[in-house]
Amino acid sequence: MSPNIETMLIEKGIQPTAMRMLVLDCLLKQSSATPMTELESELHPADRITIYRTLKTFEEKGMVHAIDDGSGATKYAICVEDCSTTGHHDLHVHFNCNICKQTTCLPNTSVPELKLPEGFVPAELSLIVKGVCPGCSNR
Amino acid sequence: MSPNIETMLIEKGIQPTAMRMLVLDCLLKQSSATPMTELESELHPADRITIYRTLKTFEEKGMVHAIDDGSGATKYAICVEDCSTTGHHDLHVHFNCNICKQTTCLPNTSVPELKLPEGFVPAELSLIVKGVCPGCSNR
DNA sequence: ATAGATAATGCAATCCTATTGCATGCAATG
DNA sequence: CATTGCATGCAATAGGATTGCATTATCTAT
Ligand SMILES: [Mn+2]
Ligand SMILES: [Mn+2]
Ligand SMILES: [Zn+2]
Ligand SMILES: [Zn+2]
Repeated sequence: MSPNIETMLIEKGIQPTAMRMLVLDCLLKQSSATPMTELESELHPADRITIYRTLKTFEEKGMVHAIDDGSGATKYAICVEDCSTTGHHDLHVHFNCNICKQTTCLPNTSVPELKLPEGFVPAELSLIVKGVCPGCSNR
Repeated sequence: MSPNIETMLIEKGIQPTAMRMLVLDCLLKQSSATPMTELESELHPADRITIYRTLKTFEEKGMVHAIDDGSGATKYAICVEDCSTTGHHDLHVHFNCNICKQTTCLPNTSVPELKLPEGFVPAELSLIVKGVCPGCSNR
């Protein structure tokens, strides 16, 4: 486990318990957004509920963001910018592959401006693109 | 009930049963995307599962589209264009009000072009804007 | 119109994810 | 070391989505 895992937690104001370090370490190793079930099996036999609450805490503290890609299970990914308990500032596009079902953060794909009809005041938005990912289109 | 309900169903290749006409009629009267629970209470004591399967059929046949606005319950809205069993062609922005929780189709809000990273092949997308709707911002 | 074939409906049961309650464990603080 | 507050485990629940199966309605071809 990377030695700075503990530091990362402390910097976000999260008490670095063993469980939390394990979850963070696991999340850092993922190449795509991760559902609870994945963490459960990777961290077996860690308690499911503890993982659940750890993710809630992480989200609250700006360590991860939750993604609802329509698969039915919420997925989580490490925040890339300076998110904190104040709010998340890393709103970006997410890509969900129809073949491998993986959901990838696209932090460099800017979300375009929208011209909403009169009266609609936007606050935040979620943009999920579905299609085929590089890994799946190359074979 | 509008007399052309039956025609609408037939045109989409859906057998116009009593139940389906009721569901379609109810959907047509809605001013925002409708969750199962809403249909259940409006059509009470109609069977929940039958409504569920009716919506599945409608979606399959291009009569309605399903919207996952993150509320936990899928919402449904009448398709505005010539959708069919071939596919849905009315991809548009959906607005979810943080106050009244209603989800509105914005068929006239065009979804801008996206520059995805190399290798990502887009097929469809879901764009949910959250904020305050006209009804809620006016008071 | 009638009989067989096909599709729709009702009700029960189940699968899954998300969420809460409560008792216990642990760790920082003074 | 005692106090106190947060973290953890396990049980239980909530709620939406989905399936199985027997019954009923509808359609199609005599
Ligand atoms: Mn992301
Ligand atoms: Mn819509
Ligand atoms: Zn893929
Ligand atoms: Zn509103």
